[in-house]
Amino acid sequence: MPELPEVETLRSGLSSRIIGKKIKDLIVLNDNSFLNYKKDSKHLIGSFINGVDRRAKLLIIKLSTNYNLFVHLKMTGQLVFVGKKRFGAGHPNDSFVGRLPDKSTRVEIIFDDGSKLYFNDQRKFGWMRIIADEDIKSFTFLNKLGPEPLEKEFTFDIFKSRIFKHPNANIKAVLLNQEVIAGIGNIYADESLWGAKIHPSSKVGNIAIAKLKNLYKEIIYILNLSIQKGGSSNRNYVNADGKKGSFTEFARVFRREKMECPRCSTIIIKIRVAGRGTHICPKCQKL
DNA sequence: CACTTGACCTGTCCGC
DNA sequence: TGCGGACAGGTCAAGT
Repeated sequence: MPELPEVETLRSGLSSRIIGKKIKDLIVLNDNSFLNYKKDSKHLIGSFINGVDRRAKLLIIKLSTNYNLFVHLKMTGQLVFVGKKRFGAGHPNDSFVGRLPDKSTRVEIIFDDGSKLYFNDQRKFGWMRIIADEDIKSFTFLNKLGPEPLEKEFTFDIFKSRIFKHPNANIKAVLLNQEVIAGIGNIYADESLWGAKIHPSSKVGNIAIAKLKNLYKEIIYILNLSIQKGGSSNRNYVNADGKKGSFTEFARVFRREKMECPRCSTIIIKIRVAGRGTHICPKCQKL
């Protein structure tokens, strides 16, 4: 699902629902969805949830045992909390509109009050694993990540110097590279490039500084806007309540091929850049 | 080394 | 309606 705004929405939703709860049991329905769980589940079962953090697109659930549950949702992962009280599908007081587990459920975490956290993942790319506090700093995935774009330390100078390390790559590939900036994915790459009027295939070294400045501003603007809207609503993404966000209604190019550019009314087209489906206005975004 | 492409999986959609 | 192929919000390994 999930890029930075979706994972952030999920993080805040989970925070208010699971912090303080005690984990009673673990059911793993697909072995590869929870790495080393047979060895590590003892650090999970019986522990309390102390906090829910995020780094890039990775969720870090802090346990009272000095261990952490790492969750990466990749393309289709969902974490859905279902409270102990059920009112029936569609009831406004029911947290989840569907019935779980379903055939995409890979892991169930059961709390001692009877509530549950379901890890659903249609394509099985996502993963959960337990990492000890002292091993976090040597965890390769975290080590390599670039800066968080919504932190105030992320200045334009930092942005510029980091992307200029890849002068011959196209700008979209660089935005998607988590080692350069953390958290941007296919939706927000397309949206921010449209906002800055930059063609996604532009070589980084060929882009005017004024346009890069606009891109920097667009990235921050669009990520904040999406968080405000509760993330996107495409395909598999749902929040901690199993509900969709509304950002995609505000998207200006993403999945809007054959529709009009909101800026100049030219028909938006879909191309392929960096191996990904890419949406552009051919008039606003020229090479 | 810098950069690009393919593989990982399951499900859905589109054209014939 | 059935079938084949392309494609889906990410990341890593293998390729050029």
